[in-house]
Amino acid sequence: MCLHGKDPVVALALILTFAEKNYGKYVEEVMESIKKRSLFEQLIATIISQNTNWKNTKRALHNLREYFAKISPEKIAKVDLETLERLLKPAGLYKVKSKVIKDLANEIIRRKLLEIKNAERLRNELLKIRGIGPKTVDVVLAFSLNEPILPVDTHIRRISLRIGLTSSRKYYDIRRSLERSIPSKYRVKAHLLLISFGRNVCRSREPLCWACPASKYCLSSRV
DNA sequence: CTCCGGTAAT
DNA sequence: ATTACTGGAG
Repeated sequence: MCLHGKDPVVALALILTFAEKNYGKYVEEVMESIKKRSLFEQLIATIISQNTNWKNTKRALHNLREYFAKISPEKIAKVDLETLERLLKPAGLYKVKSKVIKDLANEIIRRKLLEIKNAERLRNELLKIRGIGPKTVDVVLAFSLNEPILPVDTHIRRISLRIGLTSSRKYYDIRRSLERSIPSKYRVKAHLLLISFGRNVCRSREPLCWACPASKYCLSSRV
């Protein structure tokens, strides 16, 4: 219900339908490969991906797998920082990320974080580690612990703001707005679908509004 | 708001 | 040459 014909919830639904049709198959594959990861591996992958495109993230991950065979907190804790930095270089922000990943490995060993079953407790423990923020922790909880969360990345944030789904720019406000409109079982998939849509259509630079199914419901439409 | 940052797209 | 990338800290 909207007097001026701009309804963000309708826009969101149209976008998800469109994304399902166009990127659904790809997204299914991504979900499968992500769910094979261990919790620790998922954490590492998510940290590496921070503010970095997927191609470069995969390069750094490839370097890690090649060097360690199997990635574990013990191995990360032992390796020297310079080596870790060299392996992570292609992902950018490599000094920050190396330190975060090393701190994380140490804390996991010291405080036995991987034994925590309770999602809320794990969330709080992970958030204490410098370099792990709400987006990273939400991704891990959603993918590895099946929590009904819809993690908000830069693409999803952009889409939400453009269609006017939320007036607040704060992380948890945007997340709450999305979760109000998207049923819990569908949230992980919606997360990936929205990212694909944000990369391909609702792009940051030159959004393809002519190709967008929600353009007439969108506050920022250039069509 | 700025910084970290190599890489690819424009 | 500039901009953005599945962010987060100071």
